[in-house]
Amino acid sequence: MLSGETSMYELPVRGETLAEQIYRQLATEILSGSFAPLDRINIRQHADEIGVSVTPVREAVQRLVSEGVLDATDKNTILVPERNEPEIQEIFDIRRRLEGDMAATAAPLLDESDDVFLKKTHGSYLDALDAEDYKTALRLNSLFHFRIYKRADLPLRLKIAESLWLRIGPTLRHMYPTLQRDRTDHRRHEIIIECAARRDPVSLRTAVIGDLNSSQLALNRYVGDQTGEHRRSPSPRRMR
Amino acid sequence: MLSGETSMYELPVRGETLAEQIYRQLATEILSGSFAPLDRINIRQHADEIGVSVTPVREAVQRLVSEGVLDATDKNTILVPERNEPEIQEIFDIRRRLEGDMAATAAPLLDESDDVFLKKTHGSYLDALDAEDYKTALRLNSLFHFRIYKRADLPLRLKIAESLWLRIGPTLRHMYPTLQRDRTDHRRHEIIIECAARRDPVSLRTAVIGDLNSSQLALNRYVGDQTGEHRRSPSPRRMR
DNA sequence: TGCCACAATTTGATATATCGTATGTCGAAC
DNA sequence: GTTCGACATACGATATATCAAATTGTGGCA
Repeated sequence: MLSGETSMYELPVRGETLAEQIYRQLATEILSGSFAPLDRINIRQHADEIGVSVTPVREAVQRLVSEGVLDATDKNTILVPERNEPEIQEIFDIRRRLEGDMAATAAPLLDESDDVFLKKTHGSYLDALDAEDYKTALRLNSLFHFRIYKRADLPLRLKIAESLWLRIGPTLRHMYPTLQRDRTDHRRHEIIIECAARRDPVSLRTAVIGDLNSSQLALNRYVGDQTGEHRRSPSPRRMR
Repeated sequence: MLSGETSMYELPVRGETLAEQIYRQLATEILSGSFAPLDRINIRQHADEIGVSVTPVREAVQRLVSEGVLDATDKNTILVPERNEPEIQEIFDIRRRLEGDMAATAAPLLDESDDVFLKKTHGSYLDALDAEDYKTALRLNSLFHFRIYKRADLPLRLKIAESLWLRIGPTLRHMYPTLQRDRTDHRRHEIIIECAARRDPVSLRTAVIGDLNSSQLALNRYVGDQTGEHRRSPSPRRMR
């Protein structure tokens, strides 16, 4: 019944519905890139795997569909969408606005513990990249950014931003291994750490937007390369 | 089975699930202010009323809950939330960004049919206000704005904006009757019409933001008046 | 009259059963 | 060998049944 499993990070919070737990679990997996674009989501199969009925799984999946994170265009299939260039453009346009706001608002509210966390997380992030452990890298990247955003106390923007991260997660995950890792890439995070340490709203906003610009550029290069090339598997692959 | 009813505006689109139809219907009602803050939503009751099982109703309601349009904080109740001043602030901050973007992008893409539509809709809007038919007024107001936004072809921003309108709908509806209607209020829409007719991105963005500022001011005045006063019904009222 | 204990009811959450459609497979006809 | 259609299978959508928590109503006692 899921409660008995004590699944390490996913201890079932008292008062939280199954559907919410499953949603959070799916969201975490999407954010860390466990699903690839065009992967299929099978409600029954997933329900069996985690030992619950289809109802709460269906609710969690439908929530992601309604957020635009998953796609249910085809009548009988739910799948992880691929993002094209215009979609990426709009996602990042909105992210620059909202995450810029949050970064600027958070700047004067940060403290030493944030400085330490950012530095440590960035270090682990680099380690994960070196180890080619991209799931961990993605997770650490999101922890890095949202540590700052959460300080802003702008819950609506935070929620929308999370939804946008979920939208881009699968595509981002598949781009990561193709990334040319030169030092300028790492510099983006280091600049953010520096601006955060200075508690300066204007420069921190600029630094975050710079990081977003760099991500978007890499993504556009990636999806640009993909289009036109023969698609690997025309038939959607199974989950996991 | 809902399909047989041919409910005038809600003709069941082929291929649309029941849950989607119910979601759209609920959203439309929320947008036009059919629900008041603190109203309770009863899944079974609603399912009975429209003659379907609880499953699709529950899915539609849960979707609204996950969007933050409805509240399910209390364990056994789903209700329409009241908005406080900080929530209103953030909603409008984001709306200024997103709706401003859409207005500016749409400006050069508008045509004569849009001019006609905006003028006509604004006229009907004034009529509805005079007749104190606030549901119609709210609906016309949203049609007015979204006519412009839809031209921008920025689907993600459009979706987020719709969600934000849903969040503020119930509170806005209850503020409307308290509104002091002087001519400057109407001028906001007229300025938008003029800027739209000139197809000018910068001034249209400014005009839309001006309209939002005016709305936010009125809302803040309203919720400011409400706080401290005795609440009418401490026990949540029934739906309908 | 006021208040507390306990049963009945209500409600959302979850499980299970059923439905309709899409898809894939296999065999017959050409 | 190719095409087409009947049948089996898989899937999401919906309906129904059950559960547990929470609320409400009520009766009895102080």
